[in-house]
Amino acid sequence: METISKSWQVMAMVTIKDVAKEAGVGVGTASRALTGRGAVHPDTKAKVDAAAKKLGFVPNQLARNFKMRATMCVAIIIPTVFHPFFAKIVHYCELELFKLGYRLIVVNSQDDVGKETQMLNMIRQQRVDGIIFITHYEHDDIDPNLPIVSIDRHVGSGFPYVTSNNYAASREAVKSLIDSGAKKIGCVCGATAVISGTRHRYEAYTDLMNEYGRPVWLLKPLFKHGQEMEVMREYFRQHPETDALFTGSDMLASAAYHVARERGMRVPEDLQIIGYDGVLDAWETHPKLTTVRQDVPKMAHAVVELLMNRIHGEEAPPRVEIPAALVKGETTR
Amino acid sequence: METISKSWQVMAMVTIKDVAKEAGVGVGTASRALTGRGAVHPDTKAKVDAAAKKLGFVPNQLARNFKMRATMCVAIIIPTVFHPFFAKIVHYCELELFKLGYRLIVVNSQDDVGKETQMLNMIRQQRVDGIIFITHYEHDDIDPNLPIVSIDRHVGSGFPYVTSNNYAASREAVKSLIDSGAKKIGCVCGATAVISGTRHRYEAYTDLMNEYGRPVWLLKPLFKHGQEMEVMREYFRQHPETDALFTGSDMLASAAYHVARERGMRVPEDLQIIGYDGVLDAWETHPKLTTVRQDVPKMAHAVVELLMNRIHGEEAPPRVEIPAALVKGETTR
DNA sequence: CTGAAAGCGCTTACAG
DNA sequence: CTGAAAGCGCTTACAG
Repeated sequence: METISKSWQVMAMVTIKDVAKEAGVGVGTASRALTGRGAVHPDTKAKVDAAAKKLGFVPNQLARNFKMRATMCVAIIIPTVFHPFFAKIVHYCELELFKLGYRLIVVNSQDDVGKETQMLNMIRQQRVDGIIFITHYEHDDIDPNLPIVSIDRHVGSGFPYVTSNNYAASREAVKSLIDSGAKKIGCVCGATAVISGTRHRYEAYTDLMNEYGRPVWLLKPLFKHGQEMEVMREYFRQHPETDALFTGSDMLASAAYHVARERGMRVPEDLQIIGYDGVLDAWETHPKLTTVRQDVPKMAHAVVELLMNRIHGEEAPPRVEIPAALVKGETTR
Repeated sequence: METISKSWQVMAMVTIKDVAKEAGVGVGTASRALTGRGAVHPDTKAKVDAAAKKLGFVPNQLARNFKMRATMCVAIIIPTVFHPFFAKIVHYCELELFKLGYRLIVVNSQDDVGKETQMLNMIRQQRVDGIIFITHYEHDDIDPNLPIVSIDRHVGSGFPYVTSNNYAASREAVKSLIDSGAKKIGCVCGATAVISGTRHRYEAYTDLMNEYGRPVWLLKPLFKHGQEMEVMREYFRQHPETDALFTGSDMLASAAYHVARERGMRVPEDLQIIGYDGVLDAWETHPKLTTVRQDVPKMAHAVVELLMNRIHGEEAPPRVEIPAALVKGETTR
């Protein structure tokens, strides 16, 4: 570690000791008065507060953190924040956490399992109070006592997680395609190494196809953000006669729209598309995607609540489900 | 502050004192050996390292932070991370910072000047080592010694910032519209309260219109993310005969496309559109926008470098310009 | 309700 | 090159 300029540490050099002296009390009393923990006579508190104000006292959070063994920081590990779904998650988690006095540290794992492990370690050394961990991989070597929670994809050792009603919502989506008269329905859904709620999306599709005696045209590619177009091109190479498509994410759906155009297919006339997530609408993209919209604000609220339970050692449900709903856009009839 | 479970603090209860004892040296020596600062005999270092490994020693970062008066954390204040431009900035800043051993705390100000101030204070109390502050507002009460840097919009008191060549790039964009034969060229560009580089975007437009003796159809609305459609509807209410439009952001450009469709205009036949930022391409949106693409990875690199200069008290340029370039898409002829 | 004291786990002059 | 000691700024039992 190099020497660093202590620009704003310098200006805050008035300590609780100074406040105590100014107020004519002991540091312990000053501390109790300032933090509000422990009984203090109102008059004393008033004196201390006045002294603190007069001196412009700013408590040294670093000392507090050290003493209290807490940082009031939570980290979120995601593949990348430059993805609308994760950006939305991060946005709402940050809001929730801020209300509770916590800061959110964002870490992009770039969907790399090695980096995830490395980051998990770095973050633990930094002693954040909790972690929201969103991964596509298996991590069964993580201490199950750690205050970790997840969204959608549940990490190995059974950490609590928040998810949407993937199966039911996906079923509704695919059913709507059937009802619209679509004959050749396909599905593209990212594969995940972990047992993830997202698998229920294609399972709903598969079940429904079987129930209706339709062929199952399912592609479950392992891909990273940015490769959606290639994935969809591959799908259409396999099943060019598809007339309706259900995808595991809006990004895939959007790519499907583009590939359809490349192939001269009209949407929704020749090809209907339904995505999942419901995060592109805020970006004024075209066409308005028909999609299964997850309630990200509620999910963020729930995941933060779950994390707080773990941090404070309270009982927490292993799983919270937030309903998602099909939203009609311009890519279906 | 409530009691918190100390789940992973507990497991890391082996301190440097234990390591020193195990290695048969003083704590000071152990510290020097472990951190690599200060001379230590190779043999001693080996002993200490072995002891640390044997005991599974994990240095307590909180104690270090406290002692060193540094957190190895940088905060970024942005209107919202749920916006492609800011998300991209955050993504690349985080990557750069991570390489340097820093973590990035993300704070959404929601474009609220009051919240920005509040957050600035909270963040300072948390004693982050530096701040990347992106705002639309004036904050002239900030201590100029603080390690703050900015992107595009330079905050009040003359903090260093990174920007693109707004004027030249915008000029090129508008010029290309003129050259394409467009007759009625308009411009919509978000207003900002601060002296911001973004103003050069519409200034380039205005200058060019004047040079060519064209009318200036400029709208500079004050709006927040999510209101782009209303903004564009208002513009077209004022200038329905527009046949080419330059906007200050991709989000506005995208909204322009939608409003054009509402009005039955074909793009690019009836209306050409050029945006700014170049961040939507990664999202597979349609149509591929013609836009002035900023080099966000380079900008992030530069802004982090600028910040490190400030943190380490080194000389830093007041301003770094990263070239942006017009990228042809499907919304121009 | 209050003060004096101990201690959190490190790093860093300071002598040797 | 090394050890003993001081100290970073708080909080929290512990006696009063």
